Amino acid sequence: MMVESASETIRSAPSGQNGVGSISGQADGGGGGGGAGASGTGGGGAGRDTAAGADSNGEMSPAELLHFQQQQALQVARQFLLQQASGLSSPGSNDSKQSAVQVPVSVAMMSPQMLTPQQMQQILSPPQLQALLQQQQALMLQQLQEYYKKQQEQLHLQLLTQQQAGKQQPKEALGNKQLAFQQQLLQMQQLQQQHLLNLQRQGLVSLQPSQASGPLQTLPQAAVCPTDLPQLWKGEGAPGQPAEDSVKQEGLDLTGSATTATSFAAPPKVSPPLSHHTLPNGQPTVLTPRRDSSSHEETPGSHPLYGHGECKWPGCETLCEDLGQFIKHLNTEHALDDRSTAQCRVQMQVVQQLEIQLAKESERLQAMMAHLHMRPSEPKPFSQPLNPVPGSSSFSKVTVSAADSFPDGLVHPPTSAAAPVTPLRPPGLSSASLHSGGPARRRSSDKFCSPISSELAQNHEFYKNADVRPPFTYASLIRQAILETPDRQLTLNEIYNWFTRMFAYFRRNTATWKNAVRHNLSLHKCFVRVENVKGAVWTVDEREYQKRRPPKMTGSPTLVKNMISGLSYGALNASYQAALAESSFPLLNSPGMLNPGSASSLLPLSHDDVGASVEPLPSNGSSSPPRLSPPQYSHQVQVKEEPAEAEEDRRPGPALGPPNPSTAGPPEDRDLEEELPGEELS
DNA sequence: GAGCATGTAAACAACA
DNA sequence: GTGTTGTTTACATGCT
Repeated sequence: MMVESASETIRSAPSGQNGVGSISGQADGGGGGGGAGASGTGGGGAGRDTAAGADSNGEMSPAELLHFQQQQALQVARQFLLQQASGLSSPGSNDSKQSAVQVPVSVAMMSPQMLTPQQMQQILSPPQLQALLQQQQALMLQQLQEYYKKQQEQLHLQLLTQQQAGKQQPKEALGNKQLAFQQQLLQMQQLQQQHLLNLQRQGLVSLQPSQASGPLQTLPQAAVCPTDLPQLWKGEGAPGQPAEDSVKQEGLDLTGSATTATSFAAPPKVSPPLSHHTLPNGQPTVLTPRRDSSSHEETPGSHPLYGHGECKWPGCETLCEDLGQFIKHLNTEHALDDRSTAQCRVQMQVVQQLEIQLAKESERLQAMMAHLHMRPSEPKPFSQPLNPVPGSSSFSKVTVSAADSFPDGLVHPPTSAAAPVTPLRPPGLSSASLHSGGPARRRSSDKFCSPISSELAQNHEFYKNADVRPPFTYASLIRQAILETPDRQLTLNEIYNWFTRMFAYFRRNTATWKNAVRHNLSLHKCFVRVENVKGAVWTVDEREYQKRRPPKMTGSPTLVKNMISGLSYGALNASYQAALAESSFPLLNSPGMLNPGSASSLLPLSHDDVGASVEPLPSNGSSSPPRLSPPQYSHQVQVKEEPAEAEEDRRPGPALGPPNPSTAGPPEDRDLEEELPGEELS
């Protein structure tokens, strides 16, 4: 009795609080990505605006402005040509060259939803991260394609307007300009081809043969050899001449090809695209690409450079009431001249930078995936098929039921073929946790609404094979081990086995962690030792366990806020919702969950999500939280305790107090009462 | 900086 | 005597 009371005194001391927000303490690395992206956004935007929008500041005289623009155009063109000469044929070489220009789109792609990578890692499961990355890739691809289309259309439009205006201009100058445009078209096509090929190589784009060949090969490279271009353009002033036809056809084919496979590529010569451009100012109905495969918002009455009542020409933003006015504006303000040429080149650079950025990011993604899939300590952890541990019936049940219980449609861990998608890095797994060496003081699971069961279900393969310390506390792990069993009780040795079975990390350093397990079992009041006929078994007193948890998600309010706000971001919406639904939605949805303290007292049946997260209960379904309520646990403890009570006399020990469900446990009631006032959402 | 939770290590006792 | 189990203490670390 002396021992028991002393133990109780010691135990009751730390039961009040629990540090929350271990999630916030994670990590390192990757944090700079967002910052870099943010700064890049400004830089990219500023750069482009400087070049394209110099005419709008009004501080320069027209002559100066023109000179400035010409200089810029020359500079850009020079740089561009250098890039083309040295980089187009070797995508990899581009990567290291031009990273100064940051592209807003790419930045926006790479730094979505205002969440830090750490938070994303904590919130999203590896498959979700994978899906997110793929979504970002897809978004980047889409943006790039739209950029391509835009540029093609702009150039196309310039060509047309130039054709109209060119009659009044000297043929020589006109030829030069058109040559420049033609070169741009060529370069753009090359860029697009290269880009698509890169994507195709990376498996991000699965081009159908027709798609791949349609848009990309419509323009034979030999036919537009730069040396031929002057000649091709020589007959510019005389419409209908063969040279012009050829140029137009090629050029427009190029445009069409760059737009989509379904636009101009199909009838390049049978119905010359120029026939669509008979209108003096490039009627948009004609110019508007007929996209059926693109998500572009254009309608037959719209113009790619016209949207929301304003001109979308880079740096222009002139308000135009309607399309006709815009067309006038386009023909007057953005006719083929040096300025427009320079702007086009700048835009070309933007596109190229996007392409480079995409290539770099894709390469980075590949490297990340390769790295995370081939852990040094576990060369082939995920290549092996799912191999349920023999004899671990409870484990299997967990896996299956958990997987079945995912209603979110997320990419879930791959218990089968999707090995590459397998855990990149388990959520909540801090970098410290990844370093198997050294103490990792922060474990997140039991603090962050304890999605331990779902997390384990999703990543059990990862933990089982990778020598990575699980980001859970010993207490939560022990509890999980116990709750996974049908009768919710385990001997110490069985707990050991569960640890070693579930986590490769615990297959070594046995003395350390086993000592820790024993220490935790003894230390925490929530673990109840019950004498059984077979010996001593350990059970979980859920109420005590819940009392260890914070009364609300105050531990990381910012995280909660971020999670909630993150839901507004489209791509992540499903992931976050799923994550919330999987882990903490009960806490967010139920007022009682927001106050587990009161919930534990007033509504013990719906205590929290932890019980609900323990899917593998055979007697219950999958989604009725009350079924796993603490009283049931207590009841089971009681059942097991009945033989133990007969043996209590024989084995005195600390097992007497806590698990006394028949009387609801005086110390528990005392604790509950103590928690009642204090945890009212203070 | 205090208090707390957690992890680690160790000592000790009881028991098989 | 040895190993296992269980308890307790001490200390370090990280977080609130």
